[in-house]
Amino acid sequence: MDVAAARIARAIGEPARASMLYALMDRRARTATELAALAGVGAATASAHLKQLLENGLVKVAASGRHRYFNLATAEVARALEALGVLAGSKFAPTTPDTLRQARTCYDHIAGWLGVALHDGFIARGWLTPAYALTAAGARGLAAQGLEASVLATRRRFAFACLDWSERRSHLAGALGAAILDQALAKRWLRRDADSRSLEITAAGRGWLDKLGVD
Amino acid sequence: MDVAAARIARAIGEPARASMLYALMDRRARTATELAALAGVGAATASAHLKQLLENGLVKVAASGRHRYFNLATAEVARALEALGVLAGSKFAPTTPDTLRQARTCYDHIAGWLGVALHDGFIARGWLTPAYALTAAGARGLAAQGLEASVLATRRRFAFACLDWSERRSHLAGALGAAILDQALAKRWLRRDADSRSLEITAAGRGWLDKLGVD
DNA sequence: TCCATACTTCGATGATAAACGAAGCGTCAC
DNA sequence: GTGACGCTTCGTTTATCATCGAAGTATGGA
Repeated sequence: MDVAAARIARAIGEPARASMLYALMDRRARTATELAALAGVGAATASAHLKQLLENGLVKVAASGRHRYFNLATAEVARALEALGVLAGSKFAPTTPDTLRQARTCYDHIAGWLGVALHDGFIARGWLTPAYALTAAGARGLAAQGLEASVLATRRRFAFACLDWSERRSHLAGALGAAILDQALAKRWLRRDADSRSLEITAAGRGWLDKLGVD
Repeated sequence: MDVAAARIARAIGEPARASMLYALMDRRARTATELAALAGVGAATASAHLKQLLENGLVKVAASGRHRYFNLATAEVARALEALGVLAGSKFAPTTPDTLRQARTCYDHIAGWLGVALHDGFIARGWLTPAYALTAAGARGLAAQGLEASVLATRRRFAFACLDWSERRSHLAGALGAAILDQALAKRWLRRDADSRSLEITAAGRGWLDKLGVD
């Protein structure tokens, strides 16, 4: 176990490979050449690195013509990178793009400044208990914005905290977090950026957030 | 960000250092000599490794007489190690020792087969909601085995799921998980192995589990 | 058909760092 | 005190691996 984990950590722990992996955190696929440029190494070197990342199950590849598109292999890889980023970030991590810092998706829910604000707001106004159970007031509040509690009664974990790497605080994950993102997209309160995890807050979205007391 | 994270991953990604870190996952402090033996290296080498782990904020140290007791620096370190362990475990790690698979500590709560069984049992019999809030039935059930809800009312998060790397399912973490482990040790239902994270289920512990319907 | 592009493999070079023995420094026990 | 123990520092050796250039394979376009 420990030695297997060391293999993984070692694969991540080389600057060029780490650059590639963190560049892929937005879940957009890149070609080997793009990743080589991002990492600041030659094509031959990049090829060797990518081979190693593949062998360790950190990335997957899709061949398309003479290009090979690489991406993170699983959500768990992203999670491990996040966890490492949190450790590293306590010292560094100065420059997350503002658009990403403000609002973005994390898996299937809202992260970034907006995600943290929603999380804190829900708890501050007593919609969620500190153990992330829905209160009666919370059920009313969600219903008022069109989310019936019955919709949320899935087999999935209702709500829990997910550590935000740019804000370094918790945002809302689970069935509730996913439902909120779904609805915000459906009602056009938020709009997905075409090719990143960024979320844009629309004019209608501003109204939504005002009503929630989030600013 | 990426390069800083690479530093951290690199620090973890050396077999001797990884052995030390994963040995500390049970949050029991060890001396440099103990860690050297666990990692299978000499004292001088271990000292260099521990220095590096300190410099990267992965472990902390408490000097006591001529001993230096090392431990993981923060809960975030443990989380990152778990996340890496999940990656390592999903492909490799076929051979987790049975004693570890059955019952072990994870941070401050019970993991392994037993931890998962307790988690599932609590939810199945309605002691916990799927959002990990304690029900009235749960409060009664815990009181019946000597855990008053008042004891659990700390500022700490009450209960949440923690992904188990050997079972690859959730076990109970949080104030509740910690209280259960504390009590099981105090009542000698479980016994800590002298030099691993293993937990041994005692004869009295069998009775406890029978009463809980866990088998 | 022929060339450009995307990528990989091979071989050589160089830098990094893990390992240990020996020596040094504190601390505890007697 | 004196010696044993725990740990660190120093210096040396050795092995690993990141890097690149050059050559090779495959695909796409002209």
